[in-house]
Amino acid sequence: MKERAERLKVIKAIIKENRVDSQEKLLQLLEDHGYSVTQATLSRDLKYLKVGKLSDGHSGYYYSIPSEEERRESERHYIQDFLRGYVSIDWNQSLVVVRTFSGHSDSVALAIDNMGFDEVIGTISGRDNVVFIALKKGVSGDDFIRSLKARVPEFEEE
Amino acid sequence: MKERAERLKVIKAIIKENRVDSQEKLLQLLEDHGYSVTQATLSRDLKYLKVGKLSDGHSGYYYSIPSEEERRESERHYIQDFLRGYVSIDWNQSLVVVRTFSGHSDSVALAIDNMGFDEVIGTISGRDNVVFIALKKGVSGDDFIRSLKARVPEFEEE
DNA sequence: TTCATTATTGCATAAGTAGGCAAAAAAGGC
DNA sequence: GCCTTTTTTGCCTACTTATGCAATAATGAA
Repeated sequence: MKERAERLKVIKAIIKENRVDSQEKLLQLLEDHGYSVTQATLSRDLKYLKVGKLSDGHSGYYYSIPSEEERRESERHYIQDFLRGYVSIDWNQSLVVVRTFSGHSDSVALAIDNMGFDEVIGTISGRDNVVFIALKKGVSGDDFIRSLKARVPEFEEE
Repeated sequence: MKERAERLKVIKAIIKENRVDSQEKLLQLLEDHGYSVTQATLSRDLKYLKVGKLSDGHSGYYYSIPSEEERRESERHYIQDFLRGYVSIDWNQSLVVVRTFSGHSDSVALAIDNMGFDEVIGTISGRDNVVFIALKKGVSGDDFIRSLKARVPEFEEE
């Protein structure tokens, strides 16, 4: 079914051209274009499209499609923070330990947080240039490393 | 009480430095900084700060302070759309009528919508290069024009 | 100071959004 | 085609955010 792909395009267009400030309103506009779905589906569509909700500067918010650059930007930013501080990495079944250059543990931990890995429960940065990354139950260190590599192409263990 | 002003600064800082993805979480971080308020207050603070909620590109959203430029940007954009199409303006007690250059009525109406004037209930763009702007009860055409001038410095009647 | 006006906040609740789960639809494999 | 696997969706509900209203605090005028 290519319905979804089509709908996503239409949603993009609608959001660019109209001031849409709720999924309810989007729902209506979509109806006008011949698409009939529920709010739950829209919620998923918007997430998929990475649509944000921004202030119009005057007591209101509206949905907004992020530009390609914006997306790369924020991702690159985190990746740089990570790479800038990274020294080595090791892990066991439930925990990943990253060693960093002196003074970089906070920024590395923050970068990991910001990258929003599904596999991660939380991070803490120690006093001694070490970051602990706690993994979600059922996720192994290997899983995380794999995911990290996917997101940070220039990353090499050790 | 300057508590609010202070708090707003702290909120800005927190949002810049942490991945905050809910007001609940912000509430906690604020407590750590010694501020104790309710979620309702945060909702208002965020609106006041024009904080947006953006996709991190990976199944998540986080709050984000808009840069000065971003705010100007979007505002300038609307203003340009308006000025580009604007020819003349007239009004009575409850309605403002804008004449536009040929083919610009849609974009002018949209610009007015996007600028989110509190005074406006709604707009419609006619076939013949005219935009009607319906005003909220209790708001006069004069009020609106005043507000418009405040927002669009280069705007001159007629 | 005292009173009136405006700004802030909490409370309660409405409005809006997201996610689990199961069903239905689509896509592949043979 | 037929069966298995993966996607997509709706329904229902939980979670998150916004707002009307009334109370309280701050500000300012006289």
